[in-house]
Amino acid sequence: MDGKTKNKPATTPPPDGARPTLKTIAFMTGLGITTVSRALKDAPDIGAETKERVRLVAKQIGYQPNRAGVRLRTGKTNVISLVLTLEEEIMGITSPMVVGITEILAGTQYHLVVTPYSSTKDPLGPIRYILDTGAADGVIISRTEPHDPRVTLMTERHLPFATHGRTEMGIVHPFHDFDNERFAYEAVRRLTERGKRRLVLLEPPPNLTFHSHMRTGFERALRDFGAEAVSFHHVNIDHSLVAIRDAFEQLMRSVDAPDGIVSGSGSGAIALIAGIEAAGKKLGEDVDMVSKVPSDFLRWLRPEVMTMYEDIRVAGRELARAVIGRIEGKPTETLQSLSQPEFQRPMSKSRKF
Amino acid sequence: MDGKTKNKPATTPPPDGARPTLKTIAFMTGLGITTVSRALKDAPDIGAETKERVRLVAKQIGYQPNRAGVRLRTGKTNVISLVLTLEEEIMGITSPMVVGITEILAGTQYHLVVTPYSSTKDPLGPIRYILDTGAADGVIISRTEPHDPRVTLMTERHLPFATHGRTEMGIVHPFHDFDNERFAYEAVRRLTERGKRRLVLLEPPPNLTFHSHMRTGFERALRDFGAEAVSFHHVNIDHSLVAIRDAFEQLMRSVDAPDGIVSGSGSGAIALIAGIEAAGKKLGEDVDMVSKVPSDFLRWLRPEVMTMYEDIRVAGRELARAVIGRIEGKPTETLQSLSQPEFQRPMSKSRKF
DNA sequence: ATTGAAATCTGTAACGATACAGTTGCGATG
DNA sequence: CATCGCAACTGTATCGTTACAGATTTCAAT
Repeated sequence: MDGKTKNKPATTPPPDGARPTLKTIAFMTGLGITTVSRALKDAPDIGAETKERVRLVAKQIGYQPNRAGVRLRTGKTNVISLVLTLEEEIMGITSPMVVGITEILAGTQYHLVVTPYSSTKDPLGPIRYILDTGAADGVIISRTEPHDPRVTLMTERHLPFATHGRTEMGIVHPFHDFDNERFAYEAVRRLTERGKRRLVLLEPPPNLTFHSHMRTGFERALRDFGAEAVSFHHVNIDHSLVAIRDAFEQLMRSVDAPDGIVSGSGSGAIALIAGIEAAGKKLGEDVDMVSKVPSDFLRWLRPEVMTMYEDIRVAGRELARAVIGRIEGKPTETLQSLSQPEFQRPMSKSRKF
Repeated sequence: MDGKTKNKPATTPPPDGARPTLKTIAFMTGLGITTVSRALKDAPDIGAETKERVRLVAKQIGYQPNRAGVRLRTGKTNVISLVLTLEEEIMGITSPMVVGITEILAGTQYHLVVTPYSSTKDPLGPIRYILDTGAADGVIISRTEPHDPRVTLMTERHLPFATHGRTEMGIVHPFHDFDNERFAYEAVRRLTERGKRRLVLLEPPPNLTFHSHMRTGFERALRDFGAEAVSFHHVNIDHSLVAIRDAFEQLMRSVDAPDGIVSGSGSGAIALIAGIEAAGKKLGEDVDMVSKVPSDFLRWLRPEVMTMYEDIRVAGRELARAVIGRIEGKPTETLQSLSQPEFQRPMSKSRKF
């Protein structure tokens, strides 16, 4: 097949136990560095047999392109940045999100870099950093707002991204969201089916997009199922558990006490329960509750609560797929997804095994 | 101050709106690229006034060294890799860990890359990857074992690392650990103070180092406080909640039923509680429990449980400090820390605000 | 003056990869 | 037989940074 080793291909002997580079392969195959590079990316001007040979050698010696070399020359970082606020939800939305993302990235060349910021300060900070330093090929953000300046900025600057949650600016972009409207609607349905009529909603902070989604679903359901809202706007799921508990205890002690609750977060639900009990009322009797949850703790510890599961791990997977899709130029419509709430059967207290 | 612009310092005009590089600063200051580079790293052979000038310009134009350039030339990645198993604890140990680490890294040039692996497969996989590709300057691992091949490998290959948990191989290395022996000891003390005498331990999986720590503390306390152990080894905190619940229900139904429990994990505690109740017993009456917890859910939902708080966020901070310390060559003894369990006052059911 | 040493500054090469502009060989074309 | 086209391959320059081996200037000591 071969045999002729005449010319001097500008290659020096294989360095040693060092990491193989294109040069190593070039030396071993007797080809030029350029040829090897092009062969590995299946360029059209390289002979089929040569490509085969190069690929074989590359695999044999476990060649992996040097990320710094590629990045310096091409600007491609092979990094996806997950931008999160340091004050992330107590019930740990981050763990399953990270797991979901890495599950997808594991099959690719991408690494996941976590870039935190203090949400109380400048949310644009990390985005600017990434833009200025070219730190990532794509970005995943959460806590999306209807008019999100991060989305505007990344769009303007053509930085691929995907958002956890939707926006309302007429900008079409990749996202994954949980159908919070549907969640609230179905939650109210459950409560009214149990005869509850005076309902409260523990809502997301007003600046986030899913605040209005949840409210919309809640209010539509109130009309459809004939229930009324009990006002409870002083606190939201971003407040401390103590603040939520105290506010709710007060409400439960008042003449306005609701008989049904829709909780927009699992940790919020915990505080609400404490508030109910501090007021001397009983969950499941005086008042029923439906909560969105990211795990099944609540179901185990308080089976009286009806829970709707939001699978954050799946969200992580969808978001990772979405950014990568965007980077690869796939049509945006295919990079948007909405996951439906999964109503969970209450866990029976005593179950045979 | 200046005025003479005579020579041709091999610099071309400032590219444009592009990212500033050493070349940009060289052009602006009229110095050579090398000089600028050396000035910024405070090399001894650069004049004081020059350094000042260079630093000023660099700050003004917001110069940030190109990571790919540095990495290619020096091999320094400025990356810390957090290696975690995809099947990380359900109660989300990952979130606060990531937050803690990034809190420290935020003040440095380091980025955090999350490198996952399937613990059922090869735990050495990610380590080998990092070694082979030079993907990180330092590594943080968890689920440490007494004879941990990852520690051996990284030590041999001089890859800086810190472990969450200790080893027992005579290798001195940076770590952060929770004092699980003390936790179990104090837990037993609490239970015996309440008159409990027949105790079980829901232990960590036997392969992890803190398994023996916790057992040791447990057994020493049994002797010191005069209690006896009820055997419960079929399950450990790595098993599914369902498996734990079922096993514990069975135990609680048997004549061997314990009257006190030490739970090595918060999520395990949830399953144990379910088991107690499935057996028709009552927590706080028939049986008391002390659990290690990474958050304060349990305290909110089941105030009957006595909890000892393990601050994972602090662990993240300590581990980040430790790897960086190791990279910087600080003495190992200063990079080892042990955090003490914080006993939490039970949360009063009704508290004024 | 001559030498030398110290203090400052600088050009070149290299890290590994790729874009680009060739070069080579060879059969087909007129 | 000169020319062209095409397939297959290669050298050079470059990305931004730093190690290394000079350069240049100054000034004191001889």
